[in-house]
Amino acid sequence: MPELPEVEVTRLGLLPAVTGRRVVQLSFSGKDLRFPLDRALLKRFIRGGLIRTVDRRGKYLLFRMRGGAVMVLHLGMSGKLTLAPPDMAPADHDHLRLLLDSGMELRLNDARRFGSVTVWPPAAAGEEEDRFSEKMGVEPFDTAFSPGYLHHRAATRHLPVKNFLMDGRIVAGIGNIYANEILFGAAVHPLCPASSLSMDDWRRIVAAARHILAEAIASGGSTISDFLGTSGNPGYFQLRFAVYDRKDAECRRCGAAIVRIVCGGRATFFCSCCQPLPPGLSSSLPG
DNA sequence: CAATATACCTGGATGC
DNA sequence: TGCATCCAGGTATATT
Repeated sequence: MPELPEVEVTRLGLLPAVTGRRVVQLSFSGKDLRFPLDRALLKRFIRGGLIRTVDRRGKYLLFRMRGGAVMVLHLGMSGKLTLAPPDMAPADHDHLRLLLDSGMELRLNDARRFGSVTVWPPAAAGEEEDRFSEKMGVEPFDTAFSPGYLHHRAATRHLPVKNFLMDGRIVAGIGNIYANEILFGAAVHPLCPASSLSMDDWRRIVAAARHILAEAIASGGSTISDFLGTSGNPGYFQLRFAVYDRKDAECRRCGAAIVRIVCGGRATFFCSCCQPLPPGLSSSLPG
């Protein structure tokens, strides 16, 4: 379930195993992901190349090669990266495998194939990355993710604040789970029109987002050392969600029952006591 | 420009 | 047991 924390935990777990390693061989399942895999570019610029480091932008992982090429990987809904010994038979849905000079093989497993892998050739990587980054929202841990920025961007947006937070062009990396959790942490009802929030609301949202995402990363971090080698589970299951997937359970703060609604077509959870709708909205919205 | 709908694909859970 | 149905992390694109 890769949102920003899961992608970051994956990156942190991967880093010691791939930095400075050379990609000595590529293997393909034969199936494409969300977009066709560009095998020609992968063979030309990734095979034989040396992985300098791995960065993250939103939910994307950027494998930066010596020489300037970048392999841009997105895990989609079901994608997982694991390291396996090459003599272990590939699992179902292992669509791309990179054999490293360490002897280990990096495997992208993605049952639903909503993930993607693209390559920026060295000569175009700078320009490609500019274009890529410009259309993407700010990073939650960047100072640009501020109450003023959100208030400004939301001024003309009347959609529910939850959908606004999940818009990757506004802020990168927040998906359905963490949008729910952040709004609970900020005591903001998910259906509030984005344009209706006060600066103080945005202040609480910024603080809650940073706090919850950092906690999630730290919680995944506790099992970083073995999640790649064994189950593939990055450890986020240990998170104690406050509202997500807790319909009818007791709110940890006030004891009221957590409510589930559908908002923007996605399951949405909140505490009707801790996250009240502003007066005047309750009559116009479904309960 | 903003909002909504839809498409992509598979597997697990649930219901009959 | 089998089969149909619904639901799930995300995002690019098309349509109102």
